[in-house]
Amino acid sequence: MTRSESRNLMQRCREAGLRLTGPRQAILKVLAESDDHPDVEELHRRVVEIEPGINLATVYRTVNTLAEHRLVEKHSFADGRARYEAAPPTHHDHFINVETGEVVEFRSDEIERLQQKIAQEFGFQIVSHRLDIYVKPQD
Amino acid sequence: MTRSESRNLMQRCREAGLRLTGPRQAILKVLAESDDHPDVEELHRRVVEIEPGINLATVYRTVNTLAEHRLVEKHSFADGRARYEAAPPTHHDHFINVETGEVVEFRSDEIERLQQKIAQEFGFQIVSHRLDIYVKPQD
DNA sequence: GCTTAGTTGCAAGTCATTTGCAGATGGACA
DNA sequence: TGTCCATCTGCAAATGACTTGCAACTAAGC
Repeated sequence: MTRSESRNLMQRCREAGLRLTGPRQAILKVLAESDDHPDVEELHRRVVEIEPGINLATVYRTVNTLAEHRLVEKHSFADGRARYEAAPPTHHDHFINVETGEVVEFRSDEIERLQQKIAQEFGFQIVSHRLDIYVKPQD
Repeated sequence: MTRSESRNLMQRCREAGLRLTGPRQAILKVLAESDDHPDVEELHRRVVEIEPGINLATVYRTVNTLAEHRLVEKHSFADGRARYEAAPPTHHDHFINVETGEVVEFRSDEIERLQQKIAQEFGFQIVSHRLDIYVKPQD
């Protein structure tokens, strides 16, 4: 993510009525600059590098608040802890490389469309979804 | 699930080299007879009804062992605890009704095929996947 | 500048799940 | 049918991710 997207995050934060405190700015900066999917400990590590003394609990609280306001997305892959990314402008799904833990984003309009169609057949409307595909390199 | 599927579970358990102890039989029976997606506490509740005195830790250990041997499937939906079902003969995905918590199974060969295709384009082969669609009733 | 509701640090608390250990028990084999 | 021992189990204590109570702090509207 670029600096402009960081500004955008701060902007949206303010619009959501959230106070832009020191810790919060540091956390937003880290989120904006991360293009991976860090967990809370990792976020905290990166945040403390920018601005020491920020508590882990603060990162937990902030990331929850941001998720409530849809400024970040929370993922839970198969490793037991939650991972975060700045809310992407357009929805995508994830490949998780089981050998390396690496996460790769992808998007398929075709799959999205099929989901809609099937949900409809069941009499449901989709609130949200997650598609995680655990993969390994081709032999 | 029917009685014959319970027998099948015991059969497969034995083939996997697992000992068919009392507690384990009770747990297998409950799993075979459940057609929902109970969490460990709920499994434990049902197991204790058949055979009192079985410890919660035993249920945890047993479902883990069964999952390792692919005799049950472990799901983690958005409610914080793991839920289990006897390994289905054929893979399916889940609708989760966000208003009731109810889980409905579905399957789309078309989606499965698309996943294969996309993974291939990325140079991956699929190890497993999960597609959870959070839904509500149509307005 | 003053005020105050939103934030924070810290430490203690939850809650699902795991684990150490000593005693029990399937089931292979004699 | 009895013996043996690796696998299991119950119990209680530990873990690990995450949350929360509380008193002190601070952004931002006035």
